[in-house]
Order: sequence, then structure tokens, then C-alpha cells
Amino acid sequence: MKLKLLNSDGRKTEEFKPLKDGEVGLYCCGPTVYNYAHIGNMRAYTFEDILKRTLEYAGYTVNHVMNVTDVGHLTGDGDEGEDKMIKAAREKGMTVWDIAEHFTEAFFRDSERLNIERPNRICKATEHIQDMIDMVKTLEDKGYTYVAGGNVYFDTSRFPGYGKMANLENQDLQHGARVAVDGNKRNGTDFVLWFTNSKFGDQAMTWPSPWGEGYPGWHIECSAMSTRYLGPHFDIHCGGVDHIPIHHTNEIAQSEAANGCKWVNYWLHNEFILMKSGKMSKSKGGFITLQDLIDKGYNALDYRYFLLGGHYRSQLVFSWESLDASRSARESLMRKIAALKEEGRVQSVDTLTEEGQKVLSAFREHMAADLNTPRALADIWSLLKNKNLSASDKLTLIMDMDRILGLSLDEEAPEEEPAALDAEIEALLAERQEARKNKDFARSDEIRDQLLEQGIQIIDSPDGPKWKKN
RNA sequence: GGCGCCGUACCCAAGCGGCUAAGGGAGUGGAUUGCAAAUCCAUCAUUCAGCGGUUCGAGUCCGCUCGGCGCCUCCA
Repeated sequence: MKLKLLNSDGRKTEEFKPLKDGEVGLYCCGPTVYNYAHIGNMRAYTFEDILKRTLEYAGYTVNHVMNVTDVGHLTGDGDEGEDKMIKAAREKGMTVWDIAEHFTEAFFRDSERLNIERPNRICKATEHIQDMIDMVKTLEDKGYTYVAGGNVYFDTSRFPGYGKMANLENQDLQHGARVAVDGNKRNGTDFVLWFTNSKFGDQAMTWPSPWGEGYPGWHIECSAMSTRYLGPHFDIHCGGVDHIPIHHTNEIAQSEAANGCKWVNYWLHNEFILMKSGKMSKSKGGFITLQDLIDKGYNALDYRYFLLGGHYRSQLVFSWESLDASRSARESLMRKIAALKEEGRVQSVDTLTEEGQKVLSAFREHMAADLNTPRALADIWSLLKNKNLSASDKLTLIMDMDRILGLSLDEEAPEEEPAALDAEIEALLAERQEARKNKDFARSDEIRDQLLEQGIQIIDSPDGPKWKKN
């Protein structure tokens, strides 16, 4: 299985070749834990999960590293603005450490519910301050920095090819069009490596450094931590498209300047989830969390299915109608699989017939072609209708595909357990059965409507009536 | 002002020069069911925003027009 990935660096689709045979170093920009993640944020982590699963499916051993930003990420650019963590702590009356812990926990709970596999290593910025200081020191020794207004800046004019991936050289950037220009900067694109003059300094969040007590700039953490865990040159780096022009551009500059070599071979970026009204973001408010979906009665995997229905590199508009369609599709899929289990069983893919092998390689080809998950879902639906496949072959294929899709297709269709039936409903059900037996359908339908109003849907089956909560 | 993306049926969405334009949701007709639900069968774009061009051949490449979006603040 040869993967072809669209590399943002060069904007071309390339065949993936790892630096070391059979191994992949993968770094993904993780959450800044100052608030709950919204469903747009979760698209990035779901996409990265699909990437990781696909790599593993293809036989690679993946070392997946993800950071948790718990310091240094400002609300504004340059040396203006406040640290997000500190701001959140002040507003909520909690310590920064409590804030970080609370939202980190919430983040991984959401990840788990979306079947996102835990990265092999999760690293917190606050636990790697020394690595960052060391890297800034190296940059200083190599002459890439200057100190102004108490802060240490990276001088982008000293790094040839700065902004190449983002195509910055061809853009007539309007610096200061919407944000006050930082007068300490020598170049508009320069950025802070280490802060010492924060106006909002929370003493709990500063560390001693050669430049004075302070805290790190946001970009340096990813460079320092990825280098520590994956080395100075590794395979894949992921993140949202929003990171291309600034965060990743700066990461490349400082990493390659410090390490003195090529840093990342493949850059993969996911596009945004949009609302009908435009972008979803924390600062604008009005964002939707996974918990909101669950509170409305959706399964977290309905959202994963929704995400898989669009290509990660395309903008996807979220709407409740679309989510409903995803839920209907996923529930139907689960029912069909449950039915298949009545007459077949999962086996090794080696036992597949020629037709089954054909279906499987088509699926693999689709996933290998820059992770075409919409196509992969279509493959499942087509295979279900394929008359040349036995139930066992279908199950075998679907479960193999689910290693990548991560939709928990092997789980039993969620049937509301009638164990907790309350007596009143029980009585109504019994009465309805009695009425049906006597062909008093007016009464039986009346009871059904009555229960439906209480959010209980009755489904008659050959084994008697079943019910579920809506 | 600069950079980039997109416009495929009622909705979402694949498709990257060549068999009859994937798949899902919704809808419609039929089978089944007391009726529903579920399931099964069938049906659902002579056409890919518009106009030109390249080509033996274009939804797919090029140009223009119209429309939508993102970035150049924070953001996944």
C-alpha cells in the first residue's frame, strides 16, 4: 500500500517515503487548553487519527507525538496581548494549573468519544521549558535573534526561504492592517521566542532564563518538543490550515535555523469546519462542542461519520441537517451489519474470495490516495449491495476497513435496554399488546402515540414489541 | 490591495482527460407489516454556475464573467 499525500510544502501530491524503513515520526499540533474544544477543533484530531490509522494499516510503526499548550500562547500576535491560559484563569477564578488540567481532561474525553486513538506521546509545554530555552540559546549563538523591549525575537530576515511553504514571498501582506504593529520588530514577520516584559505576568507561570524571568513564545514549544521526541528531522507534521502562514512558518524557520538541517518532510493540513454564517471560533463565541451534540441526542460517532463524509482538505459546512443525514446513515449501517452477523462471521482477510480481494484493494487504493474517506464510506455501501459476496466476506471486509475508519462497526447496534422500564410504561405496553391481540388497533395506536409523546418509540418486531428512547 | 480555494441532483458529497457522472440523506412507486418502524426491490443529474478556447475526446486543462468562502488578527 503506497500512500500518496498532498504535501502543503510544495502543494503537490507526493508518494510517502519514510526516513526510516517501516517507521513514521508524526507530530501534530495539539490543543491550547484554555477552553473546551469545539467540533471544528476536533476535525483536526479526527483527521490526524485517520492518517495515523492508515499509516499503521499500511504496516508502519507510527510514533505519534502531540503537544498540549498550557502556556505561552497569547491572545494577540507579537508581544501584545495576554497569555490565553492566564486570561482564562483570571476570568474563571482558578489557577492556571487547574485550568490546564480541567480542559486537558475534557479534550481527551472528547477524543475518546470520537474514537481518536491516544497519541504515543503527549507532551505539555510547561514540562519542556528547558528544551525551549536551550533552543533559543542555540538560535542566539547562531546569530538569528535580537533582544528588544526585553523580549527575544527571531530575525526572519536572517533565515533564507522564510515563508516558502506559505507562499509569503508572493503575498503583499498588510501588516498592521488590523493589529497594531509591534515597534520592537525589525521585520513585520519577526516573532518572539522568549518574553520577559509581559504586562500581565502571573508569577506562577514564569521561569528563569538567560534573558530574565519570563515565559516562552508560542511557536518555540512545537520545535523544541518535536525535536526532543522525533529528532531534528522527521516525517510528517500536521495541523489546521490556519497554522500555515504563521505558526508552522515560524516553526520551520526556528527549527531549521537551530538544527541546521531540513526539519519536516511532509506537511499535512486540514481545512476548517464552517457554519452557515462562517467560521467557528472560540474568540467569536457561539461555538458548538461535542457535548452539545451529545446533549441533543446524537452519538459522538455520528459526528465522526459526518467528518469522514468530506475530504479533510476541503472546507465542510456543518449543519444539523447534515448531521441528521450522517446519523441516519450510520444507524442504518449498524443495523445492516447486525443483520449480517446473523448469517456470517468475521474472518481473516486471507479467506476472502477473489471478488472480496478486489473490493478490499479498491478501498485501500482510495485511502492511500490522500485519505479519501468519502470514497471509503461509499465502498462500504457498495459492498453491502454486492451480490457476489457472502455475509462472512462482507463482515470481514467491513471490520478490516473499520481499522482505519474507526466507527466501531463491530459493536452491537445500540439497543436501549428495557431493564429499566418503569412500571407505568410496562403496563401501557401490556395493555397495547392486549389491544392488538383483540384487533383493537384504535386503542393500540393511541397508546403508541401517547408513549411517543413521552419520547418512547415502539417498534413491533417478530419477537414482540421493542422500544427505544428518542 | 495581495495570496489561495470552491461552485456537481432537493440537501451533503466523490470525481483530477476517455467505459452508462461514486456513495449517503431526503423523496417517489412496489413488496412486507393490522397500521407504523425496520428491511428488500425499483426509481431519482443526456448533465457538472455561465461563456469561450485547447483536444480525437473535458465536470476534469486554459481564459473570462457571475456567485460563495478562507487567509494576510486569535484560530483546528
